[in-house]
Amino acid sequence: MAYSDQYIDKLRKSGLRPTKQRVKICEVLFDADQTFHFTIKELVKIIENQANIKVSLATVYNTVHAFINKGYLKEIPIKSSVSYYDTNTAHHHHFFDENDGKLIDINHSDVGPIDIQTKIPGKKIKSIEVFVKLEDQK
Amino acid sequence: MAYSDQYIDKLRKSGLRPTKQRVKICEVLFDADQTFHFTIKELVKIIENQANIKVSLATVYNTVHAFINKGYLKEIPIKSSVSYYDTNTAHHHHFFDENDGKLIDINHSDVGPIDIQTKIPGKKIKSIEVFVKLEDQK
DNA sequence: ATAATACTTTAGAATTATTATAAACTAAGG
DNA sequence: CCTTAGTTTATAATAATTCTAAAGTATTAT
Repeated sequence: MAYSDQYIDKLRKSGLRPTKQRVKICEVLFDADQTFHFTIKELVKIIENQANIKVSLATVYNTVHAFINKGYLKEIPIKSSVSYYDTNTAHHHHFFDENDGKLIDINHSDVGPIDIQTKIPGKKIKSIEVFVKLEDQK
Repeated sequence: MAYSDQYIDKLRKSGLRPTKQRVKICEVLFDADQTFHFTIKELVKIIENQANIKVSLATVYNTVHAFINKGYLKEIPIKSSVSYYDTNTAHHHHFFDENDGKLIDINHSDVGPIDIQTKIPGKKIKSIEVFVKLEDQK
Protein backbone atom coordinates (compact mmCIF):
# COMPACT_ATOMS: atom_id res chain seq x y z
CA MET A 1 0.00 0.00 0.00
CA ALA A 2 2.97 2.26 0.61
CA TYR A 3 3.39 3.19 -3.01
CA SER A 4 0.25 5.23 -2.99
CA ASP A 5 1.89 7.50 -0.42
CA GLN A 6 3.40 9.57 -3.20
CA TYR A 7 -0.09 10.42 -4.37
CA ILE A 8 -1.29 11.17 -0.88
CA ASP A 9 1.62 13.58 -0.57
CA LYS A 10 0.97 15.07 -3.97
CA LEU A 11 -2.67 15.66 -3.18
CA ARG A 12 -2.07 17.03 0.26
CA LYS A 13 0.64 19.38 -0.99
CA SER A 14 -1.74 20.87 -3.47
CA GLY A 15 -4.46 21.38 -0.91
CA LEU A 16 -6.62 18.47 -2.00
CA ARG A 17 -7.66 15.97 0.59
CA PRO A 18 -6.34 12.55 -0.28
CA THR A 19 -9.61 10.66 -0.45
CA LYS A 20 -9.55 7.08 -1.65
CA GLN A 21 -11.29 8.11 -4.86
CA ARG A 22 -8.64 10.68 -5.68
CA VAL A 23 -5.78 8.37 -4.82
CA LYS A 24 -7.29 5.69 -7.04
CA ILE A 25 -7.64 8.14 -9.91
CA CYS A 26 -4.02 9.19 -9.41
CA GLU A 27 -2.95 5.57 -9.68
CA VAL A 28 -4.87 5.13 -12.89
CA LEU A 29 -3.54 8.33 -14.39
CA PHE A 30 0.01 8.53 -13.13
CA ASP A 31 1.18 4.94 -12.61
CA ALA A 32 1.31 4.36 -16.35
CA ASP A 33 4.83 4.20 -17.76
CA GLN A 34 3.69 6.36 -20.64
CA THR A 35 1.68 9.54 -20.67
CA PHE A 36 -1.64 9.14 -22.40
CA HIS A 37 -4.79 10.82 -23.65
CA PHE A 38 -8.28 10.08 -22.44
CA THR A 39 -11.87 11.18 -22.28
CA ILE A 40 -13.95 11.13 -19.10
CA LYS A 41 -15.86 8.16 -20.44
CA GLU A 42 -12.66 6.22 -21.02
CA LEU A 43 -11.31 7.15 -17.61
CA VAL A 44 -14.48 5.93 -15.94
CA LYS A 45 -14.14 2.63 -17.80
CA ILE A 46 -10.52 2.18 -16.73
CA ILE A 47 -11.40 2.91 -13.12
CA GLU A 48 -14.29 0.45 -13.23
CA ASN A 49 -12.02 -2.25 -14.59
CA GLN A 50 -9.10 -1.91 -12.21
CA ALA A 51 -10.57 -0.47 -9.03
CA ASN A 52 -12.15 -2.20 -6.12
CA ILE A 53 -13.95 1.00 -5.21
CA LYS A 54 -16.81 2.75 -6.91
CA VAL A 55 -16.27 6.29 -8.08
CA SER A 56 -19.21 8.36 -9.21
CA LEU A 57 -19.19 10.19 -12.51
CA ALA A 58 -19.43 13.55 -10.73
CA THR A 59 -16.31 12.77 -8.72
CA VAL A 60 -14.40 11.85 -11.84
CA TYR A 61 -15.34 15.19 -13.37
CA ASN A 62 -14.52 17.05 -10.17
CA THR A 63 -11.17 15.34 -9.81
CA VAL A 64 -10.13 15.87 -13.41
CA HIS A 65 -10.96 19.55 -13.09
CA ALA A 66 -9.09 19.83 -9.82
CA PHE A 67 -6.07 18.15 -11.40
CA ILE A 68 -6.18 20.51 -14.35
CA ASN A 69 -6.22 23.48 -11.99
CA LYS A 70 -3.22 22.08 -10.18
CA GLY A 71 -1.41 21.45 -13.44
CA TYR A 72 -1.42 17.66 -13.24
CA LEU A 73 -3.48 17.30 -16.40
CA LYS A 74 -3.97 19.33 -19.53
CA GLU A 75 -7.04 19.60 -21.69
CA ILE A 76 -6.51 19.08 -25.38
CA PRO A 77 -9.03 20.73 -27.65
CA ILE A 78 -9.39 18.62 -30.76
CA LYS A 79 -13.02 17.77 -30.93
CA SER A 80 -15.81 20.04 -29.94
CA SER A 81 -18.08 17.27 -28.73
CA VAL A 82 -15.99 15.55 -26.08
CA SER A 83 -13.16 16.79 -23.90
CA TYR A 84 -9.81 15.08 -24.22
CA TYR A 85 -7.27 15.21 -21.44
CA ASP A 86 -3.55 14.56 -21.42
CA THR A 87 -1.40 13.26 -18.60
CA ASN A 88 1.57 14.83 -20.33
CA THR A 89 1.68 18.36 -18.99
CA ALA A 90 5.06 19.18 -20.49
CA HIS A 91 5.13 21.59 -23.36
CA HIS A 92 4.59 19.41 -26.41
CA HIS A 93 2.69 19.06 -29.64
CA HIS A 94 0.36 16.59 -31.29
CA PHE A 95 -0.23 14.54 -34.34
CA PHE A 96 -3.89 13.98 -34.97
CA ASP A 97 -4.82 11.08 -37.17
CA GLU A 98 -8.16 11.98 -38.63
CA ASN A 99 -8.80 8.47 -39.87
CA ASP A 100 -9.03 6.90 -36.46
CA GLY A 101 -9.32 10.03 -34.31
CA LYS A 102 -6.12 9.16 -32.46
CA LEU A 103 -3.73 11.65 -30.90
CA ILE A 104 0.03 11.09 -30.75
CA ASP A 105 2.44 13.23 -28.77
CA ILE A 106 5.26 15.09 -30.45
CA ASN A 107 8.05 16.06 -28.09
CA HIS A 108 8.83 19.69 -27.85
CA SER A 109 12.39 18.87 -28.90
CA ASP A 110 11.14 17.31 -32.13
CA VAL A 111 9.76 20.57 -33.39
CA GLY A 112 12.07 23.29 -34.63
CA PRO A 113 11.75 26.86 -33.39
CA ILE A 114 8.55 28.56 -34.44
CA ASP A 115 8.74 32.01 -35.84
CA ILE A 116 5.61 34.15 -35.47
CA GLN A 117 6.01 37.39 -37.40
CA THR A 118 2.98 39.19 -36.03
CA LYS A 119 2.30 40.84 -32.74
CA ILE A 120 -0.79 41.87 -30.85
CA PRO A 121 -0.33 45.13 -28.95
CA GLY A 122 -0.41 44.68 -25.19
CA LYS A 123 -0.22 40.91 -25.43
CA LYS A 124 2.62 38.50 -25.21
CA ILE A 125 2.95 34.88 -26.19
CA LYS A 126 2.15 32.48 -23.42
CA SER A 127 2.59 29.22 -25.31
CA ILE A 128 2.68 27.81 -28.81
CA GLU A 129 1.09 24.51 -29.74
CA VAL A 130 1.33 22.76 -33.04
CA PHE A 131 -1.31 20.37 -34.38
CA VAL A 132 -0.21 18.18 -37.22
CA LYS A 133 -3.00 16.40 -39.04
CA LEU A 134 -2.07 13.09 -40.58
CA GLU A 135 -3.47 11.10 -43.47
CA ASP A 136 -2.66 7.70 -44.91
CA GLN A 137 0.29 7.54 -47.21
CA LYS A 138 -0.65 6.08 -50.54
CA MET B 1 -31.29 41.88 -55.14
CA ALA B 2 -28.93 40.92 -57.92
CA TYR B 3 -25.93 40.74 -55.68
CA SER B 4 -27.20 37.62 -54.02
CA ASP B 5 -26.87 35.89 -57.40
CA GLN B 6 -23.29 35.02 -56.62
CA TYR B 7 -24.48 33.00 -53.65
CA ILE B 8 -27.23 31.35 -55.65
CA ASP B 9 -24.57 30.30 -58.12
CA LYS B 10 -22.22 29.19 -55.40
CA LEU B 11 -24.88 27.07 -53.78
CA ARG B 12 -26.16 25.59 -57.01
CA LYS B 13 -22.65 24.73 -58.17
CA SER B 14 -22.04 22.75 -55.03
CA GLY B 15 -25.28 20.85 -55.33
CA LEU B 16 -27.13 22.74 -52.64
CA ARG B 17 -30.47 24.26 -53.54
CA PRO B 18 -30.39 28.00 -53.10
CA THR B 19 -33.17 28.37 -50.59
CA LYS B 20 -33.80 31.78 -49.12
CA GLN B 21 -32.46 30.60 -45.77
CA ARG B 22 -29.18 29.46 -47.27
CA VAL B 23 -28.75 32.59 -49.36
CA LYS B 24 -29.37 34.70 -46.26
CA ILE B 25 -26.80 32.76 -44.30
CA CYS B 26 -24.32 33.21 -47.16
CA GLU B 27 -24.87 36.94 -47.03
CA VAL B 28 -24.25 37.02 -43.31
CA LEU B 29 -21.14 34.88 -43.57
CA PHE B 30 -19.54 35.97 -46.81
CA ASP B 31 -20.54 39.60 -47.34
CA ALA B 32 -18.27 40.73 -44.53
CA ASP B 33 -15.12 42.48 -45.69
CA GLN B 34 -13.17 40.48 -43.16
CA THR B 35 -13.22 36.79 -42.38
CA PHE B 36 -14.45 36.06 -38.89
CA HIS B 37 -15.05 33.45 -36.23
CA PHE B 38 -18.40 32.53 -34.78
CA THR B 39 -20.42 30.05 -32.79
CA ILE B 40 -23.83 28.79 -33.87
CA LYS B 41 -25.42 30.88 -31.15
CA GLU B 42 -23.72 34.02 -32.42
CA LEU B 43 -24.65 33.25 -36.01
CA VAL B 44 -28.29 32.83 -35.06
CA LYS B 45 -28.18 36.20 -33.32
CA ILE B 46 -26.67 37.93 -36.34
CA ILE B 47 -29.28 36.41 -38.62
CA GLU B 48 -32.08 37.47 -36.29
CA ASN B 49 -30.79 41.03 -36.27
CA GLN B 50 -30.26 41.56 -39.96
CA ALA B 51 -32.69 39.22 -41.68
CA ASN B 52 -36.29 39.73 -42.55
CA ILE B 53 -36.77 35.98 -42.62
CA LYS B 54 -36.88 33.48 -39.83
CA VAL B 55 -34.38 30.66 -39.88
CA SER B 56 -34.77 27.76 -37.51
CA LEU B 57 -31.90 26.59 -35.34
CA ALA B 58 -31.87 23.22 -37.09
CA THR B 59 -31.40 24.89 -40.46
CA VAL B 60 -28.51 26.94 -39.16
CA TYR B 61 -26.82 23.77 -37.97
CA ASN B 62 -27.59 21.95 -41.22
CA THR B 63 -26.30 24.81 -43.32
CA VAL B 64 -23.12 25.27 -41.36
CA HIS B 65 -22.39 21.55 -41.69
CA ALA B 66 -23.16 21.61 -45.39
CA PHE B 67 -20.82 24.57 -45.84
CA ILE B 68 -18.07 22.80 -43.94
CA ASN B 69 -18.44 19.77 -46.20
CA LYS B 70 -18.20 22.00 -49.24
CA GLY B 71 -15.16 23.76 -47.83
CA TYR B 72 -16.79 27.15 -47.32
CA LEU B 73 -16.25 27.08 -43.59
CA LYS B 74 -13.76 25.49 -41.24
CA GLU B 75 -14.28 24.31 -37.71
CA ILE B 76 -11.74 25.53 -35.17
CA PRO B 77 -11.32 23.35 -32.13
CA ILE B 78 -10.39 25.58 -29.22
CA LYS B 79 -13.04 24.89 -26.67
CA SER B 80 -14.63 21.57 -26.05
CA SER B 81 -17.93 23.01 -24.96
CA VAL B 82 -18.95 24.99 -28.03
CA SER B 83 -17.99 24.69 -31.69
CA TYR B 84 -16.26 27.64 -33.28
CA TYR B 85 -16.33 28.16 -37.02
CA ASP B 86 -14.16 30.24 -39.31
CA THR B 87 -15.08 31.89 -42.58
CA ASN B 88 -11.39 31.92 -43.43
CA THR B 89 -10.76 28.57 -45.08
CA ALA B 90 -7.26 29.41 -46.20
CA HIS B 91 -4.40 27.68 -44.48
CA HIS B 92 -3.70 29.87 -41.49
CA HIS B 93 -3.03 29.91 -37.78
CA HIS B 94 -4.51 31.46 -34.66
CA PHE B 95 -3.79 33.53 -31.67
CA PHE B 96 -6.04 32.64 -28.79
CA ASP B 97 -6.45 35.23 -26.10
CA GLU B 98 -7.37 33.29 -23.01
CA ASN B 99 -8.43 36.39 -21.12
CA ASP B 100 -11.38 37.18 -23.33
CA GLY B 101 -11.67 33.91 -25.25
CA LYS B 102 -11.07 35.70 -28.54
CA LEU B 103 -9.46 34.20 -31.62
CA ILE B 104 -7.29 36.20 -34.00
CA ASP B 105 -6.07 34.95 -37.36
CA ILE B 106 -2.41 34.67 -38.16
CA ASN B 107 -1.67 34.58 -41.87
CA HIS B 108 0.14 31.56 -43.12
CA SER B 109 2.82 33.89 -44.44
CA ASP B 110 3.43 35.30 -40.96
CA VAL B 111 4.63 31.97 -39.62
CA GLY B 112 8.04 30.64 -40.58
CA PRO B 113 8.46 27.09 -41.85
CA ILE B 114 7.71 24.43 -39.29
CA ASP B 115 10.10 21.61 -38.88
CA ILE B 116 8.66 18.37 -37.50
CA GLN B 117 11.45 15.92 -36.79
CA THR B 118 9.31 12.85 -36.18
CA LYS B 119 7.43 10.58 -38.51
CA ILE B 120 4.62 8.11 -38.13
CA PRO B 121 5.03 5.07 -40.39
CA GLY B 122 2.41 4.85 -43.11
CA LYS B 123 1.17 8.38 -42.47
CA LYS B 124 1.94 11.67 -44.07
CA ILE B 125 1.32 15.21 -42.97
CA LYS B 126 -1.93 16.63 -44.19
CA SER B 127 -1.76 20.02 -42.54
CA ILE B 128 -0.06 21.89 -39.74
CA GLU B 129 -1.85 24.36 -37.53
CA VAL B 130 -0.31 26.55 -34.90
CA PHE B 131 -2.15 27.84 -31.85
CA VAL B 132 -0.52 30.70 -30.05
CA LYS B 133 -1.92 31.45 -26.63
CA LEU B 134 -1.66 35.05 -25.52
CA GLU B 135 -1.56 36.72 -22.16
CA ASP B 136 -1.50 40.33 -21.05
CA GLN B 137 1.83 42.03 -21.14
CA LYS B 138 2.72 43.55 -17.81
C1' DA C 1 -9.29 10.22 21.27
C1' DT C 2 -13.63 13.25 20.31
C1' DA C 3 -16.23 16.77 18.55
C1' DA C 4 -16.77 20.39 15.42
C1' DT C 5 -15.78 22.04 10.94
C1' DA C 6 -14.86 22.15 6.33
C1' DC C 7 -14.20 19.64 2.39
C1' DT C 8 -15.88 15.54 -0.61
C1' DT C 9 -18.68 12.29 -2.63
C1' DT C 10 -22.78 10.97 -4.56
C1' DA C 11 -27.21 10.19 -7.02
C1' DG C 12 -29.99 12.38 -9.51
C1' DA C 13 -31.82 16.59 -11.55
C1' DA C 14 -30.80 20.44 -14.56
C1' DT C 15 -28.50 22.56 -18.31
C1' DT C 16 -26.50 23.04 -22.83
C1' DA C 17 -25.03 22.01 -27.38
C1' DT C 18 -26.06 19.21 -30.89
C1' DT C 19 -28.53 15.68 -33.68
C1' DA C 20 -32.63 13.06 -35.10
C1' DT C 21 -37.49 12.82 -36.65
C1' DA C 22 -41.17 13.25 -39.47
C1' DA C 23 -44.55 16.32 -41.26
C1' DA C 24 -45.14 20.50 -44.12
C1' DC C 25 -42.92 23.11 -47.73
C1' DT C 26 -40.44 24.39 -51.97
C1' DA C 27 -37.13 24.30 -55.84
C1' DA C 28 -36.12 21.83 -60.19
C1' DG C 29 -37.26 19.25 -64.19
C1' DG C 30 -40.20 17.33 -67.19
C1' DC D 1 -48.46 22.72 -63.79
C1' DC D 2 -47.25 18.24 -61.41
C1' DT D 3 -44.12 15.25 -59.61
C1' DT D 4 -40.10 14.32 -57.12
C1' DA D 5 -36.39 14.92 -54.32
C1' DG D 6 -34.29 17.99 -51.36
C1' DT D 7 -35.30 21.42 -47.36
C1' DT D 8 -37.12 23.57 -43.44
C1' DT D 9 -39.10 23.39 -39.17
C1' DA D 10 -40.77 22.50 -34.49
C1' DT D 11 -40.06 19.37 -31.42
C1' DA D 12 -38.21 15.35 -29.31
C1' DA D 13 -34.08 12.83 -28.28
C1' DT D 14 -29.30 12.40 -27.00
C1' DA D 15 -25.02 13.21 -24.80
C1' DA D 16 -21.64 15.63 -22.25
C1' DT D 17 -21.19 18.35 -18.53
C1' DT D 18 -22.57 21.00 -14.42
C1' DC D 19 -25.45 21.75 -10.38
C1' DT D 20 -27.66 20.54 -5.96
C1' DA D 21 -28.23 19.28 -1.55
C1' DA D 22 -27.89 15.49 1.49
C1' DA D 23 -24.80 12.03 3.51
C1' DG D 24 -20.03 10.88 4.34
C1' DT D 25 -15.13 11.62 5.60
C1' DA D 26 -10.71 13.95 6.44
C1' DT D 27 -8.76 17.52 9.31
C1' DT D 28 -8.32 20.59 13.37
C1' DA D 29 -8.94 22.07 17.68
C1' DT D 30 -10.19 20.51 21.99
